[in-house]
Amino acid sequence: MSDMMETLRNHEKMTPKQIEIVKAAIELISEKGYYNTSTSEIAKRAGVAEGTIFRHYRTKKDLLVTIVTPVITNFSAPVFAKKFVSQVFQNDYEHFEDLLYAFIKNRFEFAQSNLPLIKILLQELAFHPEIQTAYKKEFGAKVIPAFNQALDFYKEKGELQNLPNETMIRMMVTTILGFMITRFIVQPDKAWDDEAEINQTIAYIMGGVGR
Amino acid sequence: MSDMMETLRNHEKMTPKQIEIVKAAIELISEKGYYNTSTSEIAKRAGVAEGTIFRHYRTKKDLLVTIVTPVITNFSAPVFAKKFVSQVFQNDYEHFEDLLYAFIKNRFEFAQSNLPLIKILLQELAFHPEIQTAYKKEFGAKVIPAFNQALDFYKEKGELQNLPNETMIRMMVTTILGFMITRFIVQPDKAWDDEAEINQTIAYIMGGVGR
DNA sequence: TATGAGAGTGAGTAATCACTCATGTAACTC
DNA sequence: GAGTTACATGAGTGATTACTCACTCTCATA
Repeated sequence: MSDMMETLRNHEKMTPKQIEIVKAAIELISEKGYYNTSTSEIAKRAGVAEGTIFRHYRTKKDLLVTIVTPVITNFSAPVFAKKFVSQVFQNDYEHFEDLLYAFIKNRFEFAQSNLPLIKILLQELAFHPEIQTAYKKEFGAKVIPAFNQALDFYKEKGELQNLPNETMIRMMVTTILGFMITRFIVQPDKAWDDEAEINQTIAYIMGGVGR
Repeated sequence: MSDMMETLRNHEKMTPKQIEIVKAAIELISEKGYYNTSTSEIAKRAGVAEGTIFRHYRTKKDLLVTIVTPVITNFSAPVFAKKFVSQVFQNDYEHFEDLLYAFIKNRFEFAQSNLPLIKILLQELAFHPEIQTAYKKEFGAKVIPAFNQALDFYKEKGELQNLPNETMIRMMVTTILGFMITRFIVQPDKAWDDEAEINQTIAYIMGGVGR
């Protein structure tokens, strides 16, 4: 794990043992799933007594949510930060394609260096309402508005078709996620030419939404 | 559940109680997931003694696999049956778009009437190697070859770009699955205009792969 | 009517689970 | 060096789990 995640970086108040717990939990849960990973296993891998886990996290689910929630923010937010949005309007990306490229590249690299966490997020999203709530909140409050702004901008420039933003977002997100899931989860061992695939993905999207 | 599934239809040898067990298992597992559903719960919902489950299925996982495996076949195979393939070459679908429409429509309706089973398949695919194996076998043996045939056919007709089939298949499957997952799982309660969405999906795909 | 087979039962079992708590220890404060 | 605080421990607990097994019931066949 090259990127040891905000969970660990942000809270500098974390005990060394606590860090080991989170590391072990990420490894085990991403490999075997939440329900197949017992707290005793996590403790063993972390080199810690089982009770120590519950000193830091009230419940096992609390541990999961603490681990997963920041991923949602970090996976969806940064590109939509002020810096990124202003780059769009300062014409740093002349064409929508350029924006797309920067976006996909950025998220691709993030996914690559946070694979175990992304896996956990995808796998457990279905079963834990707490995670779903966090996801919907993040997506509705940040991703959608920023997307809307950018789409409207390039629509006016005449680069995009006049489809509903919602439809466009769904198709773009679907295509990008689909590529990454295939790349990292379904066929991670294939000999991928990432740069070429990214460009093909962009061409595919532009064919579908551009004019 | 309008479509009570091959599992139930095929094996007419099934006991009434066994049918109840499978029904209860499908309901519960699709709602709460495999690991959150206990055999005692399934027995209770089915109106059956817990021991009865194990008279018919050696283990709990055996029950899951028996339920899920046929879905894989039924979700991917029928459209690629001889009838469908021959329709392609008899020019029943003059344009690739027409084929796409028939395909999406067909699979859309299948998903709609087998939602709980599809949910189980999607959710549990990640955790059970037995299911993964069945899936890869089915996909590699039937879906890919049939797709290749059809794509080559319409490529020669000059209707498709000269992208690698593999890439095209990935993008199309991704787009179609993404639409269905959004439609049935992420936002099932939205007021969807299905016919319009299907047509937009087709237009999006054609923009990306057509010429 | 006796026999045997298959379906169904439900109390029982060993294992495992998440979580608790009394105790221990180290470091810092006054 | 007494007191306080925070971190850490691991044996222990009650609940739950998947699965077993000795048994009953039903019914077709001999």
